[in-house]
Amino acid sequence: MARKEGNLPAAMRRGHDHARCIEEAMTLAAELCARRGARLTELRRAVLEFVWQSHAPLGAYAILDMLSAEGRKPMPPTVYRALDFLLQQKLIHRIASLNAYIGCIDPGRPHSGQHLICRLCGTVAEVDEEAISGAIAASARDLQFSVEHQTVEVTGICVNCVPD
Amino acid sequence: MARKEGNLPAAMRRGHDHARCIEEAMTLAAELCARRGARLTELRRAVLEFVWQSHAPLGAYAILDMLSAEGRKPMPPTVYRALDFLLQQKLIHRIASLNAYIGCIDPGRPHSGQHLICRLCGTVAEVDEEAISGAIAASARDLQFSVEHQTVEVTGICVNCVPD
DNA sequence: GTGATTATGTTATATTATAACGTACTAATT
DNA sequence: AATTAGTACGTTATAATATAACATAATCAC
Repeated sequence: MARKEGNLPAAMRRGHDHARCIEEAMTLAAELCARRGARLTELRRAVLEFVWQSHAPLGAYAILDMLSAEGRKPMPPTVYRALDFLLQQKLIHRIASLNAYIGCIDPGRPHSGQHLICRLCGTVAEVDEEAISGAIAASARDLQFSVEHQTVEVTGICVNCVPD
Repeated sequence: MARKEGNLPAAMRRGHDHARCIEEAMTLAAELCARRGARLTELRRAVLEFVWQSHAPLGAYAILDMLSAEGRKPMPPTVYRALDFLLQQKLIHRIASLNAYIGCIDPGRPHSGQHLICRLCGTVAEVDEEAISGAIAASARDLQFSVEHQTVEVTGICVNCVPD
């Protein structure tokens, strides 16, 4: 049976209330940073908010341009430092195959992050399937390989971009 | 029970006969290209052979330098075109998290390529676990996502680099 | 051998990312 | 509120990775 649209990740639900995605992400980020004693400065907040503007990942230089349009005129290191902070706090993920950054949908819980990337609309949906991470962990264990980080990036066509 | 060293992928067997890895890879590449009517030119052969010099992935500019040391003085597009050819023929994989390229251990059979990357020695071992690719396929199916390519890159420490 | 196709050469530049060093802000303590 | 230690940000320069666009050369099909 096909999964109902309501059960799809927000990224793949066309009409979802994205303002709410952003708001929840920002609130959660503020809480987590406060709890951790990490400083979510204005710059970092602004970068995180830009990253959350859509469910398509954003490149560092796109963020730079957005900040410039806002009046700040930061140079690349400024943006990369903000991104590094957000990565450390696990508030965003880097999509290696796109050299771009996307908001983490569940920054409170430790997880490896598996991403489905639509080649047509650019949307990236994050999932966290124990079946995937478990299979990777099992395979690594078998090879006596000590895992520190898993990158899973799946490219294809999302449900909104395939013809019915 | 721990897997015997003999069952590890060649990349992670310290004393393995790497000359044989190279030779087999080159022979197989020649066969596959011949069968497909693809032209494995001298340049492409040279690039593939450099990529196979070790089980650590090689960056495009490292390849460029190696070709230069050989007497050719190619420019970046030349190298990237050779890499593109080898990628198309599935003779190599690109490791997105390293911006580097590595020989495919089984170019004859279609597969997605899962890579274990040792952070210390740089060795990359390719595995092909149906449990992993199957779990990814199942998760995607559940989201009505049509998969075209899977990237699985696992970073950590390999058996040769952990203290006993 | 001629023309079509494919591969490579060449120049220039785009894109992504970091090193190194200086200044300013913040927080904790006097 | 001044001192100071630590953190964040500004600035300049450059490194590293990758591609666009067009010219020439090699190869293939006929």
